Amino acid sequence: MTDTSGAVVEALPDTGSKRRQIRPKAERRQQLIDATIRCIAQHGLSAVTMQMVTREAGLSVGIANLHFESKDNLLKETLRFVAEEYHGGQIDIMEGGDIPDLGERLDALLDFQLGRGVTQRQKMSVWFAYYGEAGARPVYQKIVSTVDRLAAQKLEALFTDIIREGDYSGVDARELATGYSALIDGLHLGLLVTPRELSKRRARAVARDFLRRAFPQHIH
Amino acid sequence: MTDTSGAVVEALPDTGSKRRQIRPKAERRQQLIDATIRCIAQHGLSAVTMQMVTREAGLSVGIANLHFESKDNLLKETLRFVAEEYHGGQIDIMEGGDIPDLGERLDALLDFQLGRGVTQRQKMSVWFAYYGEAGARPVYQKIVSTVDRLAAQKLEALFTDIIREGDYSGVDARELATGYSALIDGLHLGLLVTPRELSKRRARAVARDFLRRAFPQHIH
DNA sequence: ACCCAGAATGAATGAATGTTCATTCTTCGT
DNA sequence: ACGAAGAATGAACATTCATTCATTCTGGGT
Repeated sequence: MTDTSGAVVEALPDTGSKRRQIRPKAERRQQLIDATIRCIAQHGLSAVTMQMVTREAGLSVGIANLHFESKDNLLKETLRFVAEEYHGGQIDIMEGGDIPDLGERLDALLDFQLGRGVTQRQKMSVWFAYYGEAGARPVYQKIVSTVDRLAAQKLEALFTDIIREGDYSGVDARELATGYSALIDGLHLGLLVTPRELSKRRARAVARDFLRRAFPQHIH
Repeated sequence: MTDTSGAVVEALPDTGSKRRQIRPKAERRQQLIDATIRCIAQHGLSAVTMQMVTREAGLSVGIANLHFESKDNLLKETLRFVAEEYHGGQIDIMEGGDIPDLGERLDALLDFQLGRGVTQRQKMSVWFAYYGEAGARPVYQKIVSTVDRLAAQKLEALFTDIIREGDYSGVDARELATGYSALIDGLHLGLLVTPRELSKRRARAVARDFLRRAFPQHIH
């Protein structure tokens, strides 16, 4: 970090630091995955090239094949990272020992799903870029399915608890969980494709409305 | 159609008819668009090539640039076709002078959105393939936004009528319409990416549940 | 029966991309 | 201070793809 090479005047801390640096494998992998995410968001999955990614990461082209075997693999690992980050975050909240009140836990979940971190255009773009290819690529389906199934189970469990606590009748936790997940996905899509028609604020209001109609005592 | 050239024994009606045929421009365009849809569904948008599309259409490579100027344009026109087909079908139903009962009209809409025609994997794949690129390609955003906005208005109008007829209180038509659209989009996504977890039957049940909770008198 | 406008073809072209690997450079243990 | 292990580089290569266009072919009009 302390670049005291003092040979040339280096005003820019990030760009053009020509000095070759050796870093551990894990760090380089993450660096490349992050660059891939930015590239997909900016140029679209089908336009991403290895040269583009490595340049974005400030590295040479050869390094991608050193740490990942191929472009295919880099893309696969990037999807895995995004999927685990998103679903992992959800699961942490839903298991949430740190938020005992169930209504508050629902709120926290909604905040996470439609809050700043997730609805950044970058992440959404990546998410749907892969969805778009999932129909033709079983590998992508598998990666998403795996993490998705676990999150769905946790959500169903949370809803079951809420239904029991609120003594709601005529409500099926599983069906409601499926609906809520689909709603959130659809809102993400709307935020990505038609941001003019759907603001983040309105998306949150819509999702909150769905929950309020199902669990009126828990969402005020 | 009546191929009485009788030179060779032509058992196959579709494949390998080597005889060059001249057809009007509009017909060739549609033929190419249909082939493009099949290719995107089977191989994914990023893997589609001109050779692939023209071979699927049973035509030569040069013809794509004769009727469309470029690959970009072919893809753009394909999206326009799919978007107009989907949203046009919806709008026809929602305007629906042929179905006077509002509850039945809702049912018809749901049938169309999650019925056989739309949820064919082919169409869904194409749909989301473009959504995936929309973040990076304003042209796609524009095409989808245009038809989407009109459909959203019609849906809001339908909901407004239903709210008035059923005298439902505390329900905002616009918010509900946004939610319903997002829910349908999300269910399509689920059907495409995790067909194992979400059957078509269950998707319909979930959507119907959403409507029933909002308009109990209209959906039984 | 003949002709020609223009529809259709597909080999050729040039640009772009993924992958390789011989070489250079950094770091760390001794 | 030194040397070796291996991280990093980027020019070179083979492949693939979109696009072009000279040529061939078709069908309707005369």
